[in-house]
Amino acid sequence: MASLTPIQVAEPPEEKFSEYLMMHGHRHTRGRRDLVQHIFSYHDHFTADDLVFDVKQKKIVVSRATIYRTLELLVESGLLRKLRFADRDAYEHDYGYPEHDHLYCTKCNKIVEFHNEELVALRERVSREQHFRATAHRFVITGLCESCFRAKGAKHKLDFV
Amino acid sequence: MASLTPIQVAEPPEEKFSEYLMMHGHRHTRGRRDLVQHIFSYHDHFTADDLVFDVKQKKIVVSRATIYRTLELLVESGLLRKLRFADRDAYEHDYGYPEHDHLYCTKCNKIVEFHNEELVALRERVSREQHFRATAHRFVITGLCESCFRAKGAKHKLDFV
DNA sequence: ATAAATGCAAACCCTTTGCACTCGA
DNA sequence: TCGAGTGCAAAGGGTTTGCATTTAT
Repeated sequence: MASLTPIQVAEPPEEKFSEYLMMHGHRHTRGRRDLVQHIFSYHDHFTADDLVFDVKQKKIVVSRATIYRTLELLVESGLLRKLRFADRDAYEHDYGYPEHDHLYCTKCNKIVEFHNEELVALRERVSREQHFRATAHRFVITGLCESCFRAKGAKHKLDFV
Repeated sequence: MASLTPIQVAEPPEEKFSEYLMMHGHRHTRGRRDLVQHIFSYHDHFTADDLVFDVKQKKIVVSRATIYRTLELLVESGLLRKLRFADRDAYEHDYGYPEHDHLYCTKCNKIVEFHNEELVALRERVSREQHFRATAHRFVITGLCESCFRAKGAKHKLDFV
């Protein structure tokens, strides 16, 4: 999330999640608390598997199942956004960050974010032309980041876009 | 592919595939021939599973494994483009069709194509700003097509973008 | 003839789920 | 207390693969 400035938010994500849980009759458990805290203190984009790894490192006790289940709640509550890169689901902070799109380096898998006003306008224009009610979009520019381009070793084959 | 006009191409896809196979020391088998012919005579966007179904209908003999393997060759040879919608891989004709992007209806799963020059320019501009060497992009506008919007029954939950 | 292609079924990989146990409210 | 949450391990679902057999060249 390095390249974009966080939005000012009224309350920390942990608190927002608490509220969400309460509102929906869910319990505020140890695992959920630890996960949210971890996710919002460290992570940029990450996968469920990254969390499994991190959690082991940090000796946080939560099973893989709970991780998946908590991720779902975090998406529902608007704290995280679920994306898809390469061949698995990835998550990023949604709460407290502005709308943005991504550049994806196929060599080092780095994800860079950017925001572009024109894109939003373009999306609206295209939708209107096509009589389509847009609710979301996904724009990913795939290629090589500067350092990978310079390094230019074996070219990575782009599987799908 | 209905909404975009095909590009004039020098040779039919079947022939282009033949060349590709030959160039790479691959054999021109019955299954491959039948699949390519089928794909380029009928299909719009489709999944591997769609092919499995079609093939059964048409009494073409090719196993699921061969379908997957042939699809890979078709992507390598530039005849098809592999995309990802919802939770599975989808393919579309690449050879003989102009660059384009997609609108995706989350209710009826319809895929509509569109081409927008500005988007290409925007991609270049953003890439330059970010010192990124773009090789491809993916832009999907998600929402409801006109008829699904009118029908407006149960709202489909957008899982991920 | 012989290396490549095929078909089958098993393996894979990420993700989801059934169920008995645990724990938060 | 007692229903929601958890962990485990098994199931799911799309895709890939090992291997014996078939086939194109």
